[in-house]
Amino acid sequence: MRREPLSRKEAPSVEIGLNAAIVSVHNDEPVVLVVRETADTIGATDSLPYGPFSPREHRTLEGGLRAWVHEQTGLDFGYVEQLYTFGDRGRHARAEDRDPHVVSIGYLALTHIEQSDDLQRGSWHSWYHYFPWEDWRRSRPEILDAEVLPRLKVWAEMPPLRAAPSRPVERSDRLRMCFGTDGGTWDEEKVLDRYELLYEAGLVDEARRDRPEEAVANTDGAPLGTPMIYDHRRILATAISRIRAKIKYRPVIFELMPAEFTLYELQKTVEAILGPHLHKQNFRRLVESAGLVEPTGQVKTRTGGRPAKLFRFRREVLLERPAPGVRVKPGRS
Amino acid sequence: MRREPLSRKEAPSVEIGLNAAIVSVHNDEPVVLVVRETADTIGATDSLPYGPFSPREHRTLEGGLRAWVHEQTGLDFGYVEQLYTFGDRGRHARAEDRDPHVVSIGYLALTHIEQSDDLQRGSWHSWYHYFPWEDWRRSRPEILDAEVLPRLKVWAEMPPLRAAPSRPVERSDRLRMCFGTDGGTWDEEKVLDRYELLYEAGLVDEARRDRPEEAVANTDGAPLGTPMIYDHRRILATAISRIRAKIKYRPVIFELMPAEFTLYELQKTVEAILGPHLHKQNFRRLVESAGLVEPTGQVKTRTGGRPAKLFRFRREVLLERPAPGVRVKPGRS
DNA sequence: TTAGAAATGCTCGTTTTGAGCATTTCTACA
DNA sequence: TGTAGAAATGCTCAAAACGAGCATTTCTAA
Repeated sequence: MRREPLSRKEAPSVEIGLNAAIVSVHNDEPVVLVVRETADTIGATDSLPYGPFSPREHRTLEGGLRAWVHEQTGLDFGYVEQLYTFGDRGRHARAEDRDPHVVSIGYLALTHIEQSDDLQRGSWHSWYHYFPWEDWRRSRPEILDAEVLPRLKVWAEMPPLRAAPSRPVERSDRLRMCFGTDGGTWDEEKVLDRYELLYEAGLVDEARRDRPEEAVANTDGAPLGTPMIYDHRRILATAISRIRAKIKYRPVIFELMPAEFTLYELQKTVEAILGPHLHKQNFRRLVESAGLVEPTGQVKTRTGGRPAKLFRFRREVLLERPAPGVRVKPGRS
Repeated sequence: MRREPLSRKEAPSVEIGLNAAIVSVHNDEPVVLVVRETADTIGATDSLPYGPFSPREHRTLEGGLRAWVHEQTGLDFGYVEQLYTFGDRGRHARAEDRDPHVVSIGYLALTHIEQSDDLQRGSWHSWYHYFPWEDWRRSRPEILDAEVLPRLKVWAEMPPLRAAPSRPVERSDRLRMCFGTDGGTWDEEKVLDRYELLYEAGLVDEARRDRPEEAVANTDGAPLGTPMIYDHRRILATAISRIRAKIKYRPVIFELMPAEFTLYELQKTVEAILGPHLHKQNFRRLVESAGLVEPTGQVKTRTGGRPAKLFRFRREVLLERPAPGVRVKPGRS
């Protein structure tokens, strides 16, 4: 085989962007670390911490990410995992869309913040600013029936712009799958799928920015949610999907907790991530019988009622069980 | 904010390699598509189909991957998903380890092959050639107690070469977590973790190739499994981990099946992927009650016994359930 | 004809899960 | 100094899911 696939002359110049969705929970609110940029073509100013990967300076991708985040916000985080590498041309809108092409690698980082913690730059925003249709904390979000679904239904009725041989799934079926219309169920993990559908339907600002030439449907009415620069909102959607899935089979929720906590505080944190639908007594049974926590012997008073026992994460559970996590069932009311 | 993170002058030159672990099941054997290269420094010749991403030619990363695979093997596959982007310097050993640095994106593709299908180039190899310690089809693989574990235990006793402040987990704990020693359980999904541990312990050829300068432990004895060029064996390990996890909550197993099949054929395919430990009647109950399949009305004779009803995949299940898959419990005997 | 091999149908005890009632023990305030 | 209210915690119970195995049906091959 005489192939030389990585040879010098064929090698095209590509830039790699490292992007971090840094998630925390603050006063039972899921938040993400956002920095402000100069506005892009649609006026989006919010961005995730990011920067280019430079193999000269960074030994690993993750090392580069940590360096950029530290430089831009002063934050050092602990837990991090890679999410996805996005490479479609056109989804990384730059004023000048020329080579080199930018490929962006998204990461999810989790951290616990105290009231007193201070950032050099950047600020924590509720992730529901960017995805208001995901906010089921009080009840079914109003924007869903008032805005999102009516406009998506209009889109679903329209014939596809391009004939799509590789996508045999009907628009209405995708709508049902993502948003649980027509008796489907709302799956809290499908954050990315929903965002992608809204993007395709032209209902988020980023779609109008990336495809100004196309007659994007549904341009009437305000775009949904707060936009971000480049493909950062897509990366955030990926991050939310990932963490919502992952806390069910890995004990990552404890990355968001202080060293000691009550079971109700733990539950509130899980609910901040997943949406609130947990039965208190069953949640307690779940985490205790799974061996995820152990009592410290201390109690916390001033809870508004009977004092609560304090617990800590039991690290040994990692050795005992193949997939320890808060095994809440997906998609319940 | 005056930052210009993706500006021209900072932008380092990076190559992106696209790599495909193309998996199928052939005669109840899990196989991967392998092409032969000229030998690298350790004599490894096996490689996954791969090639560089060229934004000039490929509109998307996935498109580039399909183009390279087609060019190198003649194969066009259907289902594909991105696995991970690997970027550590030194794990992509080239004779000349200079800039530009290579970042490799691994993909998992699934395809069904018939006896008659022919490849232009490349061939299907059992994935157990590369990971003999994962082969639990007959019984616990002999190589585990004869080779792998004894040598890993020697490694676990040794003090770490570098002080590892960021890794508080003991070597013996990691061994137990990955290989289920000392009463731990064997988790069939931890293929990548096991490979990484063996790499770190210097028991696979790739480790000796990438770190020849380091006094790699356990250099006595043959290296374990068949090596691959670059980091391709790591990508394959990631692929196996991913598919073993994924068939439990997504109906991807049907990507490996013909249009019509018997339930036992389906079970055999699942067992080829996961390892054989399924109760036949319960498996049937599982897939039928989950609505994953529907009878075609036909039967298949010449099964060696009573004729078996033929089934097909019920696509509608995607609309009905949030996480349809062969929900087999992980880690059983 | 009959043994052997699968496919299929069904049962049954155990575990897990969803839901709710009841009791304990704080704080705040009349 | 009671007492209402709010949580925390303990416990029960029925339904659903799960693991295991027995029994029956219906082919093929000798």
